[in-house]
Amino acid sequence: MSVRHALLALLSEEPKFGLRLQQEFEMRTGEIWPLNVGQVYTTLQRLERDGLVQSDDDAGDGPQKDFRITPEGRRELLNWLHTPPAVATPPRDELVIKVLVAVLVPDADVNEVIQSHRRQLVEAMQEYTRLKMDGDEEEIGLPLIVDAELFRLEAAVRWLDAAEARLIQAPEAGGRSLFRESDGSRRTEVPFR
Amino acid sequence: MSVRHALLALLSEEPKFGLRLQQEFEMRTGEIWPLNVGQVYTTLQRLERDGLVQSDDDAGDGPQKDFRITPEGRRELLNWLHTPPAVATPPRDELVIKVLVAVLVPDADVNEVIQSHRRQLVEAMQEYTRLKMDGDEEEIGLPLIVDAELFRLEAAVRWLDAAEARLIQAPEAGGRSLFRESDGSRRTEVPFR
DNA sequence: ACAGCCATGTAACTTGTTACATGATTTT
DNA sequence: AAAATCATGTAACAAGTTACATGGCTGT
Repeated sequence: MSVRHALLALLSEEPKFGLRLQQEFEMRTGEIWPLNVGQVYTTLQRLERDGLVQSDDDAGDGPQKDFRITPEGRRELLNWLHTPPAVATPPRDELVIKVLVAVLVPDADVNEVIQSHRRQLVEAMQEYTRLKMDGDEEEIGLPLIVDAELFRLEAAVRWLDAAEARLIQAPEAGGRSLFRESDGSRRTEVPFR
Repeated sequence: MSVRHALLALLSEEPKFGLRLQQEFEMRTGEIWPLNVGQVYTTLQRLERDGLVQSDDDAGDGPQKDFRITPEGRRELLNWLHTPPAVATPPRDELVIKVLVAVLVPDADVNEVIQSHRRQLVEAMQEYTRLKMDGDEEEIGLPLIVDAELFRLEAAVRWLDAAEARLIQAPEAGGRSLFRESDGSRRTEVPFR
């Protein structure tokens, strides 16, 4: 539901056409959250179907087809803004499932799974930290998104460490050794935000 | 892709039928990640379509229809396990988008959005902490999932705080500060409000 | 007989996603 | 005129999700 409402929000300023919506969305998020143009059009269709936007058919000035938000759309947008996030049944976390599956499947090397993912996450964090450095000082949107990614990645890394600790403490029944001896380099310091 | 592979993993132990898969999945995650039975069957169909599982048609013992994993399925499962998470283009974070939208839309109260979400998140954290207390000591799956949720929620809260701080520092540019034009020529300036 | 669980399945839908096609306009 | 860019759109799919239908078996 994110793209839908993001487009609604952009339309709440003034009527805009598809390509412009995509450009404005990517202007703020593009380096991190690219948005396929096609999706803008499909989403606009669905928004119109639901009566949240209307296409301006008069369109004197060009090949662009402006969409404007309806009162219903405005209502929906504000309503969404104040609706608490779906905290009841959180989305299934792929990384968590992967680790659980790795514990379950005998052929899998849990430690390898944990470490390789950890490495990937830390690398990503470093990249975002770099991205943060040479970012536009004026811009406020991108830094916020980068921060969000950094926090998210850091949480994932910390969870992996916690999971590792738990799994060492309670090794799987069946006598199969989950972990090879650790090489000291494993615990890379998490770059600080 | 999480459910698909979770079911594959459960099937890698031995052939099982749909309902049992659902029960085993929920046994480890149910309180946090419930799984609709229907989805098990649709997912099984798709897995069979893709040649990753096969249904046992002999079925002497009852109304249950066992599925067994194919060699292809095993390959796919192990492959998935060692594939790094999609770190390139992270999923769009709804909470982040909400805050950005709240900054953009004049009618919205950014602070209210931040605070109400923060409250919700903290409440959820408390609930998970409680859930952690009276959990089964033996069980290893659920504590890991609860941990993951706690880390995730904590990261979100921290991000909200960071966002709040940033927004205080760069206050009240009326959404325009978020907005960078690609070329100013086409766009008619929007009169504020 | 009837209630209730076991077990399977399907139809219909959502959002997200991409590859591709099609014109129109502008640039070279 | 050819190439590039602007702009819209569509077809087709994935994964997830749920409401509902169906039939068999079991206990009372």
